[in-house]
Amino acid sequence: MADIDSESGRSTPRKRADARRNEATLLDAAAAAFVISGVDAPVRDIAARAGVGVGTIYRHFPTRADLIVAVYRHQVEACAQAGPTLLADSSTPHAALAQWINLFVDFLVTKHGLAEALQSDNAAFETLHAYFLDRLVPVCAQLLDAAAAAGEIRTDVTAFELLRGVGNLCIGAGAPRYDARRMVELLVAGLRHHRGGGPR
Amino acid sequence: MADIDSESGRSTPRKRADARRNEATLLDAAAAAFVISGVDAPVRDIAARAGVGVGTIYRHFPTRADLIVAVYRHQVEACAQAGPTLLADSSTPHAALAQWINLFVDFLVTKHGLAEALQSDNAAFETLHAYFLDRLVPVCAQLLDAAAAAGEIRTDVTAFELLRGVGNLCIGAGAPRYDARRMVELLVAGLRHHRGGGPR
DNA sequence: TTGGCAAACGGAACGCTGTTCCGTATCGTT
DNA sequence: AACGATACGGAACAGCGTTCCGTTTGCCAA
Repeated sequence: MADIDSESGRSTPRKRADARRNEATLLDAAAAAFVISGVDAPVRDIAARAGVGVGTIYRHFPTRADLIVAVYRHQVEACAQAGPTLLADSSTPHAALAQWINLFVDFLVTKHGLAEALQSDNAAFETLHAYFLDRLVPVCAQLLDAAAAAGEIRTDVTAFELLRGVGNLCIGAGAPRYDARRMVELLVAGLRHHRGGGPR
Repeated sequence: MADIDSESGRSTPRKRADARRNEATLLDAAAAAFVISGVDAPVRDIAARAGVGVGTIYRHFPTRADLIVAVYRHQVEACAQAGPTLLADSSTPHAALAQWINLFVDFLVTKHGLAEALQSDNAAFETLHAYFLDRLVPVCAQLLDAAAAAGEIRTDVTAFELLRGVGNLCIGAGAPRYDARRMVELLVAGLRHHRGGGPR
């Protein structure tokens, strides 16, 4: 068996044991707090839940975005990796795109406040923005290009724009009479070419 | 010449002169502050701009929603009243719907932070929610029904849902690479029946 | 014109946020 | 065991919305 240490790179000289323990505890506490109060859960709540001081949070996660990214990184990775798989397994690129967007929507609507945070222009969420975009835009672009190459959709919509639109539609999901999934379905439908076009 | 007093109803015994003056001043100040800082402009900023104390704001507008509604009431009314007009003047109900939604979008994207506030689940915005819904949902429903009766669109989308979706898409309008109008156009396009259905 | 009272005002004060900072405690090594 | 570096805790600060009450101001009646 190789090194126990998960940080096998040599650049960082390995953190103290209590630091690593606290980081893990904080991730759990934050995940729990996010479920209850959304991703805007007060810093003090998270700290109390983890049994640490607020300073410890800021030491490990300088901005709220860092904490959010750390909590959801695994799920975002899974979503990103599902893209190529879907493209290979689906009957048409457009079907793959629709399925992949469904995955993304399922992820978003179950994270209270995340969609809101994603569109926030608050500087504290810049990292969050960047991470989601870096990770998901290329995947979406690949699906979009494939569908465009197959002539299934219009070509004047960018992956960035589509993801942002989908993210926006997920804001407030869970409200009584609003079904974010249905609206996203409409948006994706609008992406298709209209057979026969509009009024002549 | 009739009564100078704009409040000709007898139910309210007519406010003091300074109170009416301050209310008008506050509306101007709030409108100006909203342009600069969005509808979340700090209460103290608005108060300072109007040259009054913060207490005066809360006396006239108990919640932020009351202030926002007061500032934008005229424009919302205009939008609501444009609905029937468009329906009468347009070639098809769907065209009228599209034009009306464009009006709504134009209004939203020029009010920094308003779309965000509209979807906020914060209790302070309940009145805002209620006002927009009361005023615009019936108008949208009329256009939607007309388009549905003409067989132009699918019938499983409610006016409430559509307005909410459009409002959501307007969040973050003004961001560099995101065109809210285009996304709304996509959504409205998705509303139409697909000629010929899916891939053969 | 003036007296008085209800209406309205101003801003200090409170509570809740995020964020910073430094004295103290702990870990790992020598 | 001792020491230095690392990490911790939480008090303290700043910015926000909101409340509250002593003071001022407008209005009307005498």
